[in-house]
Amino acid sequence: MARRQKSSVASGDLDARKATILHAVVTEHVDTAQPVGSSAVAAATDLEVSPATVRAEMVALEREGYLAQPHTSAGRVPTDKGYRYFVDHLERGAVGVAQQHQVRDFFAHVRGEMEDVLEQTSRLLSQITSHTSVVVGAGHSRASILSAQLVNLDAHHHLLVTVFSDGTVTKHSVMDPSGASAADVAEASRQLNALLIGTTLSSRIQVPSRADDVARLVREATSALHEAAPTIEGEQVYIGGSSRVAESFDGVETVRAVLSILEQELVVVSLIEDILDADVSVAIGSEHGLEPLSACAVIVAPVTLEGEVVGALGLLGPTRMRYREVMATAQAVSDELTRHFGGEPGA
Amino acid sequence: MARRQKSSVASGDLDARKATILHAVVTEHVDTAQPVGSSAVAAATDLEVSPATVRAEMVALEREGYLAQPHTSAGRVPTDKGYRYFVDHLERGAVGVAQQHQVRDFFAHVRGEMEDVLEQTSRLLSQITSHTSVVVGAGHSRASILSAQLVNLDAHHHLLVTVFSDGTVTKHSVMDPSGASAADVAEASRQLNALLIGTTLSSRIQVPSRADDVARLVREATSALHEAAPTIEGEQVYIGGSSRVAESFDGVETVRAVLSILEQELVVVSLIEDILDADVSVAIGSEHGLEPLSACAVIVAPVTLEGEVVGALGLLGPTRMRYREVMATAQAVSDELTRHFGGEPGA
DNA sequence: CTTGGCACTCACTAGACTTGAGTGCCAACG
DNA sequence: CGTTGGCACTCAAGTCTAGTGAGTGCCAAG
Repeated sequence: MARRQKSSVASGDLDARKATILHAVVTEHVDTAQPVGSSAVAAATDLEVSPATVRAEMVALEREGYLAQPHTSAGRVPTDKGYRYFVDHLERGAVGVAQQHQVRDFFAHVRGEMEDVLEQTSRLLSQITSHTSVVVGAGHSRASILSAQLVNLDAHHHLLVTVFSDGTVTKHSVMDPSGASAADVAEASRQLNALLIGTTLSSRIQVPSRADDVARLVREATSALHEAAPTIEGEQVYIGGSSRVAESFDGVETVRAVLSILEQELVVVSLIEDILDADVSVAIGSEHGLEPLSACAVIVAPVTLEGEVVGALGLLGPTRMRYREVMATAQAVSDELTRHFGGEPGA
Repeated sequence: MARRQKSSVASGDLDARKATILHAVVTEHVDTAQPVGSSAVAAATDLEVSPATVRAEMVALEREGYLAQPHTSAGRVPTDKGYRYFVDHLERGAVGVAQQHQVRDFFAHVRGEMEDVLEQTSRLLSQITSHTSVVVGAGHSRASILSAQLVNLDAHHHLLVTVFSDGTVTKHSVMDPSGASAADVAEASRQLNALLIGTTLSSRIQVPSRADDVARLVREATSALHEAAPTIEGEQVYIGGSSRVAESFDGVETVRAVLSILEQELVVVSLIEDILDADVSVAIGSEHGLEPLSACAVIVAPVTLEGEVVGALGLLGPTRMRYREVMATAQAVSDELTRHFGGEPGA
């Protein structure tokens, strides 16, 4: 299933031996962080072939863009395209037993509102994978209002508290310079509730145009609500393990650039959503178009609720990453998360 | 006022010339990031004194622990104690006009709930100072409940929505496996409201012990609320500009360590609260006891509401920092924030 | 097509040398 | 007596010079 999402070019498949060699270069390089030489490949594979033969193949692989040489007399390093091929032809691995237990355990004991669960999930992810994790909770533009209530804070301030069908709760302060009576506030609250129930944030509301205190409060409150609509509809983002960025890259400048991207939640969200596909998928190096992240790979998995994508989780690390393990973890957590919310909707 | 908080030792004051020299070393070192030599100091001050004399003084300053030498043939660098003296004897500077405008402008236009304001403030702070910023919104253990409402989500899930006197709103899911009727939920909501209004999270509540659906819901809801009490009472933390950490330190390991600390919100909060005092104050190097932050200085300012400390803001940078400017900014933003919430309580 | 042989390349390391900023000490000076 | 210029000394950092070796590309023989 996860095969060849975004399969980059028509360059198609490599013959078996080239594929084996590429695979060996990638795994070896991921392990050692060093360029991989022909003899190391010959030793690592079961091809029973001499380094010279490997070299010939590597020249071909380099010509086709799967490998690169840092300098003439060094071994080879996978290019983004090389990683791409590797990932596309990766047999789906299972997550390690220890991690599997950790994930199960986590979801068996986690409690609380969806927001808390997502935040803790992001911690879990970065802890298991040693990479930075991103968990995105989808916006709720389609959610309808279940309840609206105006609560009196003090003489000149009220709070409009709104509950949505997806379990989100929002609040909006409503200023009241002239200080309406408690009875008026209560009446406004009743009217707001009646007015807003069943509507969505994009619905047009018919507000009373009368000049009395009650009508004024109702108008103020609905306008506060709709003014804030863009923010409310926005996705929540939880980022875990940003310190891992410092471990993944050695150039301070790269670290800074990546952290800087992570600070821009909108960018992160759209990055994840761009990559997001039906199944686990991966963006490697420059594939995602964010140039400061060109040394990164991002692994994304959706979180679904009743068949609909309601969120996503992402793992961000260096292109030199243990794709099999990380992808398996992403898949496992995504599944558990889906199950968790599936069995406990609205939580 | 900001003078000599935590004044470290009885070693007292330095004579005027030593103070001038120390000052020169600090400012010069902050500028250049290099050890400062005697001739540079002689040139930078108006002491009209030869490098040799400066050297003699520097030897004394080193003996007393204010300066250190990275190696024999290098200039001097301030120690934590040196920075401490510098900060304690810093005449309070005003914030630059440009920044002042930026701050004013920000608070003139910022809108929304306190949480949003605090978060944006942390962005503002890190943008102005080029350092990582922390904004802490105090917990609200003393806040009383203004309204409690049970909202029906679906057949087996309800949501307890609680509004506190400080304007906080919380939600707690309440499971209902047996599926109470809409009327029962409404009745439970009424009872919860009556039961909880005026109480605080630490209040003991007399819950009905009857076995009917309504009583069961009330029990479930109150227990959900009180179980989550520790979380709710906790402070909110907003961290801005964590990418600045990568700019401030060149060792990747230091960056990692600092980021790692920043991820632990509890640690950050207690750090800030430990440092927090009536006025702007500073913790330099090892003063705050967090060994991974020994290369950092933290500048803290309180945010007050009606005389009470309701939050704090902090700026975290390398000990080699422009204390005057950063402290002035912290003070300015703290003042504006206090004024902002003072004029707009509950928002 | 594969392979061993071989010359070649070039990053990396280590040592030797140089440079220069900065020091500590000291004798002389006002 | 504090201050100062002189001076020998120190030592990090830069430059240069091999030397090393992993790894390559090429080629002729199997």
